[in-house]
Amino acid sequence: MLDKTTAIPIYYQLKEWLRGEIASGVWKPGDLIPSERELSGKFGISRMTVRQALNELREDGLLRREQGRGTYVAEPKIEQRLTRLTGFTEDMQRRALQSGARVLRQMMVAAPAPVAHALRISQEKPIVLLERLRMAEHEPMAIESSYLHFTGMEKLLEEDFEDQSLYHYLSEKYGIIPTRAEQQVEAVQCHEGECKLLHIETNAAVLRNRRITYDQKNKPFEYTWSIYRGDRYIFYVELSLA
Amino acid sequence: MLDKTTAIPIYYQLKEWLRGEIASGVWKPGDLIPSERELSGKFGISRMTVRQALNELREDGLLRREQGRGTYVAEPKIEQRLTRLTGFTEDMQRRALQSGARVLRQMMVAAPAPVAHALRISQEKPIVLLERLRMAEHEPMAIESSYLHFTGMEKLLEEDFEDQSLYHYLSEKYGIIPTRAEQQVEAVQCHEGECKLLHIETNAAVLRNRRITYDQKNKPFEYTWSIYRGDRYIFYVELSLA
DNA sequence: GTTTAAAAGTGGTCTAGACCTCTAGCCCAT
DNA sequence: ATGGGCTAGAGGTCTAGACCACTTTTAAAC
Repeated sequence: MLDKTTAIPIYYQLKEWLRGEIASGVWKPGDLIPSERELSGKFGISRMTVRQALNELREDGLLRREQGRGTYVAEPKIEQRLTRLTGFTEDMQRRALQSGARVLRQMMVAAPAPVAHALRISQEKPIVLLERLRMAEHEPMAIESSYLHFTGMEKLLEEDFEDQSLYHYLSEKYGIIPTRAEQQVEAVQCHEGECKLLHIETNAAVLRNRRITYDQKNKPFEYTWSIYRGDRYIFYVELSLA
Repeated sequence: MLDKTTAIPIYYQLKEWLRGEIASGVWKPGDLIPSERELSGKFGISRMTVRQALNELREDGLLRREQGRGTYVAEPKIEQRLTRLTGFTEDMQRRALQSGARVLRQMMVAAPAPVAHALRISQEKPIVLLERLRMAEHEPMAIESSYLHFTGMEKLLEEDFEDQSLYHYLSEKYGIIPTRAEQQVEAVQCHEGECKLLHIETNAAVLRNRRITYDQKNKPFEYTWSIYRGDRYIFYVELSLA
């Protein structure tokens, strides 16, 4: 089940295997899973390696560990009702605004370190960069820089993304369904070049986002930086007691 | 500096020592701290033990690690997780920071129109306004203006909210459990008065939030405006396919 | 049977190595 | 000057042990 010859770390392979066992219902919430020493023996790997996998899954909220007792599958967080994952196009549709785009860059580039790390690929590996100026009602709204990595990504270079939703295209042509994303949002002053593109004053306040998007198999395929005009865009989020 | 005879784990002692060095300014944000092997030698402990301390501090947001380069003190940006409904106090505790508040206003006011609408009460009706300057490690972080409406709200005026969590108080004394919230986030330039209070430059970028909070019966009881320093805060949110 | 003590099993901490990838600086050949 | 390769040093992964704190089970003593 684990492949020691690949470049994928063993602890990561074990994490994915454990995730699968939980997701497929082999182990249900509250169940006791095999002990560190059992897993260590079963897969022929060191206990410390098993611990790294188990501890990271605990951080992710999938496991609960108790000294002397064992490791249990955690109760699922009642954290549903999360904010909906949408791309720019769908986001604008929900706001009843006409969306569009001007492609600024569409090329292969070497993956910058943080991107490579997030997408779990080796650094400097060539990936697709799609940079677009996003428009709402023909007025610039945001700058989106998406780094994409998946098999067949080269074909993205030949496609026209001025009028096309990236997420829609990915699900149609590649079966890649944006399923989950982790996003950071901060307020910064925009730089000169960005301001010009967005038609706002230099140093105006903008929302800067960083998003890592995962497909239906929980594989990260997109890393996106985006800059939204502070005077035109409000980010909406719904919170609930976990 | 580390005591191997006590029951306190070595990695934990090292964490506390590193926290101290950062807090006292020996190492400043962006500084390179000693390598794992240096720390391992300096304290006469194993490298794996050092790694446990460093990795946990990275999780806490105090360090940033780069393969091949080294370990750096992270920029003092506090990541506020919008994945669960939490208040300022709880967020600070997660990062082991001392939180506090200075009450700016604590009075009855006529409900402004948007507030009255959101809380589903008639306009101009008197409600409680609690305005606080929120502090982390004695440094101003945010301005929070909460409009509160529920039966018995008048007693809030007699309470001391300099050291007390509002959400905690509401659930303890009134059985009002913040269960759900709708929040809007935008980037704006701060106004003069706000900048002074927050100790930042005029027109600096800040995160402005509007939050409507509902209790366990889905009754809106709080409408909050808040301004978070853009240089010290970043919001984290998880998105998922409905 | 009940109580108590030992044993077995769990996760938590720790060691002293090993090899890997990646970065940066240095030096040499072009 | 510029590019390329080497190398030292950084963090990342992994091993095969060890002992500890704690819980559960078992077995012995009453």
